[in-house]
Amino acid sequence: MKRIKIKELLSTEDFDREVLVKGWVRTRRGNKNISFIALNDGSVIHNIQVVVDLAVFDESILKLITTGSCIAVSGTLVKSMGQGQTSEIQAKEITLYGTADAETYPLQKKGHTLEFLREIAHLRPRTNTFGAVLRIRHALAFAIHKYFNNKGFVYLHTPIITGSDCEGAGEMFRVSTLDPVHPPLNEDGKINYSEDFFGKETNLTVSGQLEGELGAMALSEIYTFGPTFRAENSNTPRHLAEFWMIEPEMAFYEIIDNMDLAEDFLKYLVTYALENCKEDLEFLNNMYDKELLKNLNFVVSNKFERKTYSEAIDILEKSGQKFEFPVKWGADLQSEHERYLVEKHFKKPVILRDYPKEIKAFYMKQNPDGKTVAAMDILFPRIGEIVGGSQREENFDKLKKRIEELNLPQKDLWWYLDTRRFGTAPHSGFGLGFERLVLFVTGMSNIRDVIPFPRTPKNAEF
RNA sequence: UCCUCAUUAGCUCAGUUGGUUAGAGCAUCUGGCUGUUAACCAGAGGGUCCCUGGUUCGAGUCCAGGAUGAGGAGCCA
Repeated sequence: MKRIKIKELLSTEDFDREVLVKGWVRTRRGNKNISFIALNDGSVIHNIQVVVDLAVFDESILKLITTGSCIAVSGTLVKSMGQGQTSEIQAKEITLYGTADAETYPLQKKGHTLEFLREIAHLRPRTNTFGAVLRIRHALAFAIHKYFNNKGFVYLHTPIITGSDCEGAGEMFRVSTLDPVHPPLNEDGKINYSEDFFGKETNLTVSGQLEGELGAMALSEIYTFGPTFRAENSNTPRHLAEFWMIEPEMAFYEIIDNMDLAEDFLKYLVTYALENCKEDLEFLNNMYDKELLKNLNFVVSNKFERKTYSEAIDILEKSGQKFEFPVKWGADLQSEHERYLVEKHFKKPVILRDYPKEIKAFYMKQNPDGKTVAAMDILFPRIGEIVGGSQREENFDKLKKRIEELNLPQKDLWWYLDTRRFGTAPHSGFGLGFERLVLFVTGMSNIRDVIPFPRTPKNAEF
């Protein structure tokens, strides 16, 4: 007999037939005549109830069917005789694949704190919460590919090991095969990277954008979706040392096209989750954030507010709010400023653009005013900055001048500058932090709970 | 990295002004119960009070240092 997933069994009314299910036991209860097993196989948040008649089964095997054990059950799918579920399986045969010692198995029937579950990240996918989060995470990843594929974007695999340290997005993790105790040294006592594996200093990528631009200047529209690494000592519920990022890059898109795409993209993804992860979202709504579904529906049905950085500064200055950090044109917006704009003033997602060039990256398109660049950030309630992007500077001379002003290592960027030298074009792109999206959609409050195995400072377990 | 808070049974927590043998709920184990719904009822076992040092007749409790975790800030996605 072929195994049927619990998701399929729970959605059928084709009763009184023989079925085979396999999964992990959530709880078992009953008396000496009858026993009820709640079985889950991860295909859906709900369990199927297996009914065991103790006149047919030996008590010794039943004793081994404890919370966490893995079994296969064949029996008859019937309309449930009890309240609380519509169908159940009358067991005829049970195979015990793996026991789980009740004394030492860490997961109980009762609720655990998220902090405790982080310590047992190898087992937490077996909980309702992480089952729901991981299914939603999968659905969003799938929807990202679907969205871009529908629009004719090409999925470009940018390198994970990078030789340029000018991506400008924070501290990097070094990649090296040199002897860490006695590395080869130059005459000046510094490490001689010419003897390293790649013959130069290399790191894990902090962004695929620069390579993404190379793809866009040939394929028109590309996107990347891969792991990203930041060696920042960030200890917050919104930061990971290893996270996944989506970076579309589009030739012939100007800043407003870029904003339109990002807004449409985010709404598509949230809509996809609402339509395809209904039961998981309902569970999270009930258990963690009673406003979750309301907030998700609000985001997809309202236009994002669009303002320039200067207008935002004006609003903040006139707000009469007391801020810990002063509001000043030219300074980057602080968390408290962003939160005020999104949560108090506009009460909806906000797209800000045209930031002072001093606080943004070298590659952003310089505006005619000489003071700002065509950058855009999307700010979400609770999450803060979920998207950061810009139109790129396509003018060779302006870009070169900016690189010189900022003292960036021009010789490492020769290939990047070549795109402006040969057949340059206006183009734009943005980056979306995948875990921040999952955080928003699931209503979870710590980013370590929306990735299976989080990497944070001092933690690379599992 | 900075600020704040926390760390007591497998889990979640209580523990009075420093005072005898450190408690509860759940989990586990044993027994009971004719269809249960985080089943229920009864009983039992279970402790390096995070670590190191100090103050004191006496420290889970006070002090110092450290570790780990959480929240806020910075950095950023």
